Amino acid sequence: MLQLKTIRDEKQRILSGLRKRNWTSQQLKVVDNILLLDENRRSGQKLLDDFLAEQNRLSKQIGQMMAQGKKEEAEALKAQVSQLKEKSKAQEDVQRTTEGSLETLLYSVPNCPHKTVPKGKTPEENKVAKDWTKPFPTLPEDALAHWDLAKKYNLFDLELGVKLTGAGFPVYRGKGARLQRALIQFFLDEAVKAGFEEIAPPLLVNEDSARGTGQLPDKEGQMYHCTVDNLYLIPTAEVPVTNIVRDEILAEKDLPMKMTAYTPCFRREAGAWGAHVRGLNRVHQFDKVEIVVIDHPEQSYKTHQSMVRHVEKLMVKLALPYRILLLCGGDMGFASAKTYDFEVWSAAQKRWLEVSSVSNFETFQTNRLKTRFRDANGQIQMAHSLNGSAMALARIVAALLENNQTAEGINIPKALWKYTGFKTI
RNA sequence: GGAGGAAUGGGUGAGUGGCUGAAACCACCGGUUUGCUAAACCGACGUACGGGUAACCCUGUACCGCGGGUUCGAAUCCCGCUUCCUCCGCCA
Repeated sequence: MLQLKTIRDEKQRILSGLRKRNWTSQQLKVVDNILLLDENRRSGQKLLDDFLAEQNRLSKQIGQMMAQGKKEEAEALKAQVSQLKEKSKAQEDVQRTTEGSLETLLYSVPNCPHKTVPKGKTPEENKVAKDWTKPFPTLPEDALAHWDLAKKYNLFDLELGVKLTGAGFPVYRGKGARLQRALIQFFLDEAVKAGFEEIAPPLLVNEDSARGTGQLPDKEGQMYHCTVDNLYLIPTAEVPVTNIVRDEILAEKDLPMKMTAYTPCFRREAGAWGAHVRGLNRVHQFDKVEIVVIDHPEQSYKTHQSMVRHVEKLMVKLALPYRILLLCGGDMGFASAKTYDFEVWSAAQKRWLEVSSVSNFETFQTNRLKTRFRDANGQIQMAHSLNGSAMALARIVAALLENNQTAEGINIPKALWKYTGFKTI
């Protein structure tokens, strides 16, 4: 959620940012509506506060009169207060309505893209920030896609997952299961080495947390919901980890707060099925190591770059062909101000697979979360939040298997040997 | 799951209807003193949304787990919920 104050003070910047997201002039009117409602809210607040102030004043007087035994005068005042009370109750309702509509409108506005975000409407217009210049791995004629490799080497079983749960819940077996565990361990170790605190969060969150990071109310259908207890299965570790700082005022010296967490992620992906979703490309449950940073506004873009470099290092260590995209305004997530996507070349499928997304949300999340910090002058400011996958397992596994297949078996990248305990599959 | 108790500011904890946004102590911050540290003393010390102003500052309102209610007036009384603690039961 954008800060009201930002919309008030920097209307033009917000408008041009929204245009970058291809908002029509019709859509842009919402900004003026917000400002108008804000005016109403403020004047209504004043009105209400004045009523209440008068009530408080009179009530105190009544107390004094009672103490002095002036009972009749007190009774007269009581009647006056009762009248005021009706007025303030009515005004309270008006105010509640205004604030409600204002909030609804605010929720509907996406984050304002950073000035370095390119214009564009479709994924084709994303800017390649770093391309893969070396040749792609050349595979044998009879190269298999990862779902066929999985069968050949007994690495994971999707049909078995259907029996146990349903489509999109793979059962990893043998070396496939071990490879999963190795990757998790590897990613976590790398993150900890890079200074991230390891967090093992709950996998179910309450409504407040889901609201805090914006899964609610917008993406309700994306999450698995345990209605009996009103808890949600996390779609990403971002949700519990970022909510650690919900309603907190941090000290400036606590920033940056760098956290990492491995969790399974659960996504209903309702309606997202179609082509390109075979094998591990899209599943309901997958493993991911996430990195989250809460940072000083002046530092967050530097941090953003360093997170990108961190993910890049993982790619290099895993010897995977990758490219980095700077997403254009039209392809960026709702909450993000700037996003880099990492894609890995899947040699057998001959296509790029998205494996990581590193975003700076600026104050969009923290505004809703109420995550602030006290700066050097003792002023309270909104902190910035950032996160990225480092990384999402299922698709990395797909690429690893496909790219490293040989007639003799599948080669495991050297960086993983100490975790897998084997060098080939 | 059953029975009882509790929830107050960063922490401990007082407060059972008006003078309480909230004592006291601790922590934190600023200052005095000091060779340095420590101690002692003095002072400041919540958040949000408004108004006077653009800022310092002044001021209004709301907030004592959450939501309702009683009352002219609620941290204080009543109802519901949540969480925590103790005991019992169950259990990885």
